[in-house]
Parts: sequence; structure tokens; C-alpha cells
Amino acid sequence: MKLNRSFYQRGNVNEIAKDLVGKVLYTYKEGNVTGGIIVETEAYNGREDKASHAFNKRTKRNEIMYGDAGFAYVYLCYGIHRLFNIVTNREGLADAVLIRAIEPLEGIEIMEKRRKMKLSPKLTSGPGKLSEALSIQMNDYGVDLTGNDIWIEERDRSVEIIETTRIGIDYAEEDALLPWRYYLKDNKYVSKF
DNA sequence: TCTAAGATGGGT
DNA sequence: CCCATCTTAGAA
Repeated sequence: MKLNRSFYQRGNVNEIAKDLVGKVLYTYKEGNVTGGIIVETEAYNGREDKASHAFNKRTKRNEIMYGDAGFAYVYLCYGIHRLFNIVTNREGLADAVLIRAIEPLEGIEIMEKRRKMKLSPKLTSGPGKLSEALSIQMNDYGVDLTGNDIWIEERDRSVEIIETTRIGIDYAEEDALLPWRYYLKDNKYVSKF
């Protein structure tokens, strides 16, 4: 069952980030469906969070976050890695959830080919790695996640979630201490496990 | 125009 | 620990 727009339109980005852990992220690219269980996410709040790309500014890059919820915010990090985020909250409120890691579930051979390695935690245990495994590109910026290119499905399975601080955002000063990172307990595919 | 810096990952 | 790599944003 594909998540619908109202799931993403809720106002509490932390709640959405936590709810996304345990669900399944899919892409359909070049005739292949690949997907994995979301095992790690981070919440970014555009109004009260110095770590957010939308904090106190509205630019060409972050424009999609100011739009309606349920669309992809993809950006290039360190000139190499594509990082995949989901826009949440209503129009004008620029919140987003970063997907940091997945556990491969479907189309594993395709992911191995794209990553040029065999199945292991290294395949998808980081935001740049999972984008390569799922073939998420810069032109996926703005893709509608209720459509048929990239989407997320329910998975009825109880999960134990750990809350902790986010990674790689030391520049955000005191906001770097916020416990806005969520991951599946004891899962090998969590980054920095 | 120019420049600094970055929500990483892979190698020593 | 070290650093490749290149777009973007903000300054000049």
C-alpha cells in the first residue's frame, strides 16, 4: 500500500521521520524495480533548525521544500553524492526528512550491479550509497512520491526505533545536539553501525 | 565573476 | 586520520 500525500502533509516532521523507519522505499528505473526497508532517517525543520538547508533562506536549490508535501528534494553533496530527502508539512513550511540508509529487499542483483559490489551492509548503509543503489539522480529533484517513479509503501512489522543526534552537521552549533536521527535497533545497514 | 564550504564515503 | 570532487550560494 503506497503512502498517500496526507501522510507527508502532517505538521510534525519528527513524527514523520520516525514513522518512515520500517517502511519500504522503491524506485522504478530503466524497467527495474529496486527497493529496501528504510532503517535510518533524519528530520530537518526549516524554521527552527540551523542544520536545515531552508533555515532562514529561500533559494533555487531549496525551493521545492517550500512547496506541498510528498515530493523529492535531491541535492548534490561534496560534488559527488546525491542525497534523497522527502518534503513534508504544508506549502510555505519547509520541512524535510533525509533518508540515510536502507536494507535491500527487492531487485538486489540490480543494486549490486549499480554499486559494483556484492550484497553486504556497504551496499546501502549511507545516504550517498542508497541513492546509487536505487539509481536516484539529480533529475529526480521534485519527483512526486505518490507517483510511479519513486514511492514508499507500508510494511506491517513492529520495529524498535532509537532516537539520537544527527550526523555531519557540526556547523549547526547547539542544534547539532537535537535527537532528530531515527534508526532501527540492531540493524546492520544503519550508517556508522 | 570568484571563492569557500559541504546533511559523504572510501582508503590508510 | 586524510582527502577527492564540483555544485551552490553568497560575497565582491
